[in-house]
Amino acid sequence: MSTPHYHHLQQYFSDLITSQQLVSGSKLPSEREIGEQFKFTRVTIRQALKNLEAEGLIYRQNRRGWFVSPAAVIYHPASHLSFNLYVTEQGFSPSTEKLAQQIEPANERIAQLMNIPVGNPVLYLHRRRYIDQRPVLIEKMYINQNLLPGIEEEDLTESLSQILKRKYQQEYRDMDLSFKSTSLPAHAANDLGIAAGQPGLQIERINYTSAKQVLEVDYEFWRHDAVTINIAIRD
Amino acid sequence: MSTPHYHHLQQYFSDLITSQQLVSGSKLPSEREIGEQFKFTRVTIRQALKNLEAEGLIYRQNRRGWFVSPAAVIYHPASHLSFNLYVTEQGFSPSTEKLAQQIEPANERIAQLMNIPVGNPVLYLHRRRYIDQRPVLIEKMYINQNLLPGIEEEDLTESLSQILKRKYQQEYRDMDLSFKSTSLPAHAANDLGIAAGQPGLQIERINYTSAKQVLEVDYEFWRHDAVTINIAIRD
DNA sequence: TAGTGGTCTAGACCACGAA
DNA sequence: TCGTGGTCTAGACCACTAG
Repeated sequence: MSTPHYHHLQQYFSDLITSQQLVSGSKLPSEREIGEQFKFTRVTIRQALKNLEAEGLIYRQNRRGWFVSPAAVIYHPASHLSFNLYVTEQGFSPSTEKLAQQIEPANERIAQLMNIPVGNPVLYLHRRRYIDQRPVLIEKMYINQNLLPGIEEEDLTESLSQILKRKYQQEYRDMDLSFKSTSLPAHAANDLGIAAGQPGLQIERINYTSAKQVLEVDYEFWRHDAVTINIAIRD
Repeated sequence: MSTPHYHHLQQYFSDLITSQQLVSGSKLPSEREIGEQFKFTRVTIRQALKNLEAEGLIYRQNRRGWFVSPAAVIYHPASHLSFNLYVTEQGFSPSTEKLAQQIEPANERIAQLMNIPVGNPVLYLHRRRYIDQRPVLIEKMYINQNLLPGIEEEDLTESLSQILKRKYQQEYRDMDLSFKSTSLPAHAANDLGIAAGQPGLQIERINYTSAKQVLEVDYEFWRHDAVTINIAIRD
């Protein structure tokens, strides 16, 4: 068994995709159909498909089938561009859906960061963001409402940075970022409509005001194939 | 089938690890042993183990077995600390192995970045880096030898930033970073002694001199469970 | 040489999505 | 209702590692 069977399959689909014979968003044949064509069992087929998924070439949506992944969007946190803006600039079509919004007591980490007592109210916002109709990102944010009174009355599917600018004359400035490549937690995988345990990218982002106060703490859960992160460090 | 069997297994080992009954580096029972104990087939066992691997809790090395992953090291690129330094500071033990070193003609991308003709010689350096004896990172670097004459005579398992400082009175300054969560390419997986197709983190790093010349272009391939990246953005 | 994970077969039933 | 992927059984042989 010099090269395993799934490797040939992988190569076959990989070639179809890179040569654009299978284009972004198109559906692959079903696992059983592929099995008939190549005379392999589903176990072998699935091994190949999962490897292609790990490479970021294809993805699956629930029980609907396997699809060719669109190109990854480039996220450039230091540019302070909003999701809507940078996705649009790169030729994709963004959208945002609000899944939950509520006032919550701050947990220990949030309280410490925002320098408020544990249990004090913060605004919790839970959103799902799409690129070209594909859900790619779950966002859970904790917003310091002391600094942004009345923000809960705004349309929170909008870009937060725009609301900040318009209503509060504030802008994103300093931030602390933390990235980890790991599988998506069950809640995020669920919200994205994918099986638990898929690889993903987790980001914690802490946004500060110009006065170094914590404006907002953001947890992002990305499909791993949907994003590349670019950062320029200039001392 | 409300909750699948592998989920219980996953939970079982996850609990053992977080409660430290299984500590970092220790070996799990073999797949067949686990199967006997829980009366599942290997397919189910492996599903659970692969999910735990995706979470970063365990890893496998060749055909030796499954092991509990050590804590991830925190990589803080903007700090300009060397690998040896930040790994040591976090209580781990780093080491470096040189896999290859040679003068190579620059490819298009490298030539363009370094502002030299395609085909001009650059120094190629290929290293494997370990944390606590575990290979975690493959590094492929292209070094601008015009800016660093004689660098090929140095001991290139050493920290490059130290060589820069000592021999050339240079320091790392500006850099461009690009991160992508994707599976490790075959060559990198091979060098790390793991099966191809494992999730990983790929980094491209371009290091500039204070005069904005490209000193070095670096491709890093990390085990996904070995690292967390932290960056502070200060305008 | 014995034991490990890596690959693979040939089935089966289930849960969800689309029509 | 039918087709899809999701889960699972009960085996088998191979390739590599360790002793």
